[in-house]
Amino acid sequence: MTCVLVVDDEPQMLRALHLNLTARGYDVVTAEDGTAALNQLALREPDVIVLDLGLPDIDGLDVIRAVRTGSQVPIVVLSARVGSSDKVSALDLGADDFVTKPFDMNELLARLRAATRRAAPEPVRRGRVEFGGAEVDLEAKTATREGAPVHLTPTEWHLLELLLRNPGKLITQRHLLTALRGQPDHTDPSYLRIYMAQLRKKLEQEPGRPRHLLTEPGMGYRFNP
Amino acid sequence: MTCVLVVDDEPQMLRALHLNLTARGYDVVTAEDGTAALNQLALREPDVIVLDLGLPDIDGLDVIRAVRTGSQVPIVVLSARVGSSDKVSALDLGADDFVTKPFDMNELLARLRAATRRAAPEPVRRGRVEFGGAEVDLEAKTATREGAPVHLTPTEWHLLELLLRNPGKLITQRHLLTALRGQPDHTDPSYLRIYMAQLRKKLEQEPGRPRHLLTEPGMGYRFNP
DNA sequence: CGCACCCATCAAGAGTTCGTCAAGACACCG
DNA sequence: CGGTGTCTTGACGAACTCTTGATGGGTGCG
Repeated sequence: MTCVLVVDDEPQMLRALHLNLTARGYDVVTAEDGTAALNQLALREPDVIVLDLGLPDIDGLDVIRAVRTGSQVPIVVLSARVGSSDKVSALDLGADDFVTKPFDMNELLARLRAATRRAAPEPVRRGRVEFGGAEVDLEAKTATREGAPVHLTPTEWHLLELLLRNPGKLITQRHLLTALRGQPDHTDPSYLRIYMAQLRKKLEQEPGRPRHLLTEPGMGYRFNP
Repeated sequence: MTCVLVVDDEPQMLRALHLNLTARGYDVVTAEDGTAALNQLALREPDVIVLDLGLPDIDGLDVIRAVRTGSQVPIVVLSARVGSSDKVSALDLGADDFVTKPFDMNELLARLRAATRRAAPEPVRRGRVEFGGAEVDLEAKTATREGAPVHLTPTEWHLLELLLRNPGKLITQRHLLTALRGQPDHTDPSYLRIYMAQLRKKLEQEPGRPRHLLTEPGMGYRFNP
């Protein structure tokens, strides 16, 4: 099911969009400000974002910038600002479309379809990954090392999945933390270290010298296939 | 150079678009009806199409259908029809965007940039940059020189990103310092030199004679692609 | 030629982050 | 109620990064 993240500070608008999108078969996630939007982005990885530019905490353009630094998810901007300069800025910052309020719901839905259709060739997300002497099946939730079955806890699975689904890509510790817990508990990288250590102990051949679950000091972690 | 095919039956509109697009560095091809458009499409393989729906010979929607049977080239529809049903039809038939006349030229240009950007090859869209013998992926935070992986520290990444995201543009020392640290407390350029030296040592072929990470004495630094 | 200026490079201490061990808190289940 | 497994927090040595100072090379100017 297509997941759409709707960001708008007006509860009324949020409700209307939620209603229409849900009726159309979308899986809808909402956020009322930029901070919540970025958190939801890390938590749910939506397939498309509907973004109002007038947010209470962060400027909409900065939200676009922030999203684009870590994701290529399509963004459809929804705004009451009619000036062309806002449109140009938003589109040049990486937004995919711009709809001015008031808008026709059918048009918005069509634009959403166009945006998701373009992004359709998603990065192939295989469920099976093999590295070192370990074999992981993300869908069956099974893992083995040297043929022997390995048991992983829910949190370990969550963390492992985030890394394995983005092979070679660095994942920020902030990103990992917001995904594991609901909020980035400002100072808790030690939390991640524990689970990375667990994963390495269970999956790496030399947990002391990891070859696939790598640390990028000061930034985050990376899965090296 | 980006090639854009403009399809419109009004000579005046064609001229206006031709003028503006050429001035923006586009390679412009024009067609006054659907038949000519499809011919041009086969001949030139444009990078993006600007299509008016009101054509004398073929209905605009049919043109979209025809284009989409053989090509994925982005289509930006330009139309005087304001009804939402036309927009929905056009978008669902495979158009990428819909602009109603009268339109703002800057907005159209921004939408064209957005359309071409999406269709750009994956590496470019993903923030991959290549220069000298080095290859940098700003999103995955990976870098290689002569194929060998290179490790960069957070500050090095930050500095490199500032330079690479503004190719050819000079970046002031002050600007770099305020970005790296919170404040230009001590406008000490020696701080920058250390990190520029690091980047050059890691990425340039001849760190002593940088060809891409250049110094502008007394001003700042510049990335030369 | 000496001087001032800016830049590049080397070296070393300070500061931060990482990996590991250990122990308490919590929920689930027999 | 006790046992098991999981989550969460704190502490400490080790590794890494940041930051500063000092030295040397090049250029323009009096």
